[in-house]
Amino acid sequence: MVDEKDKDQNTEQKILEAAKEVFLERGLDGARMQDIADKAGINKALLHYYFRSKDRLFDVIFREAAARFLPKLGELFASDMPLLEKIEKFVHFYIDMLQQNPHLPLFVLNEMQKVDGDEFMEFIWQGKQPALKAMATQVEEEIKKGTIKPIKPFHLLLNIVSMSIFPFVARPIVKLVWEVDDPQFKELMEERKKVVVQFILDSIRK
Amino acid sequence: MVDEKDKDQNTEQKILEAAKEVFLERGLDGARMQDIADKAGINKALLHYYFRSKDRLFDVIFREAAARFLPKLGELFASDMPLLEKIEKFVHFYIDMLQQNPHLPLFVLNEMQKVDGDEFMEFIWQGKQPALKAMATQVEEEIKKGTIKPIKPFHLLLNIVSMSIFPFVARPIVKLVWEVDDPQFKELMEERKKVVVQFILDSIRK
DNA sequence: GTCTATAGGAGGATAGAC
DNA sequence: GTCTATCCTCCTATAGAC
Repeated sequence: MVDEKDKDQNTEQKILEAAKEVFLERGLDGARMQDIADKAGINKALLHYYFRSKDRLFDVIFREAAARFLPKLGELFASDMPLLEKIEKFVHFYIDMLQQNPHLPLFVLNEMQKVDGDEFMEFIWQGKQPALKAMATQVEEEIKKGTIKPIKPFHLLLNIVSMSIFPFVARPIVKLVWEVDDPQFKELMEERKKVVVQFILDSIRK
Repeated sequence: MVDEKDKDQNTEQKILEAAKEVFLERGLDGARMQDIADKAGINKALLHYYFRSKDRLFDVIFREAAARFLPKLGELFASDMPLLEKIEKFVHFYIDMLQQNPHLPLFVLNEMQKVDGDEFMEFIWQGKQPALKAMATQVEEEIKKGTIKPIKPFHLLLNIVSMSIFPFVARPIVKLVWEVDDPQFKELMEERKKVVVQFILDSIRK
């Protein structure tokens, strides 16, 4: 009884890990159930036994990925930390996370584009909306206080996000254009944690 | 004779335009030859008559897209324009281009990831390598002259590219998170041309 | 050059034994 | 729960008439 349950969870877990790898690398359309089965060390039939269909399995993976991509920023945004410190935390958090999940952003952005108006993504986001507004307000207050230069919160935050995430999305081109290999790329991204924060601060501080 | 040739080119052109739309929206794996045929107003067999296979047709589209995505920046980079002016030109050029080709970056980045080490992309890039080095040197010279703050050319250029391109890659999420529709999004991107340039200048100028 | 009809194969899904 | 064998649909590609 206990054995069966353990075995069950192990198999399910193996499938999920394999599916995650394959879907994140190849996308929904490019992924093959056979590849997932091979990587999990089982056969196709078992995939359907556990998850009924490719679409259902994909849904599980996508939702987990989407949640990871829009993570628990609520607390960070809404906290009473100084703005500049929030920015630093944000950049460090994202670059660290993407170093460990390099395929995540392209996967999520790509699959989102196809569905266009994903109800689950909206659900994921809902709870965070107020925190973002709070952060935007904080930016405007700092501007009023005169501690930072005027800039629409939209553009400031989009700049921060862009500089943190885009290099991972464009990884193949960055590697080609700057003639770097994987270890060098990783090192450069590590550097960016400080460089990007400094770049932002230099830009907005008076 | 002339009629036949015109007709021929028209059909080929119609196919290319249809294929471009479908491939850019759905990717290689997601695209259906039937959809391309429908959009071109012809039938599947003609697609193969003109382009022999799906892969060949895709290649034509991808190469055109890749060339557009890494456009004629050689002249800009290598010109004797002041650095700050080059940056301005670059940002304006990219945002303008992406306003008209919204699917381009995600398509190229996505398909590049799958092949990993695309020989054609390398070919496309080759000619531009020297111009990039020239631009990097220019950055270093400005730093030595003391006109801008120290920053590795890699990070400065990656920041510029990131802020220009990422919003288009992340369009669905940006729209969701900031609750904007398509016309508002377009307007915000128009704003960004000035905002991003200003943001960069504020950051690097002493 | 353009069409209809169909071959051929890949891949998701199910049946049924163990 | 897990496997093998098989079904069936979808889609690329080709044959052949016009």
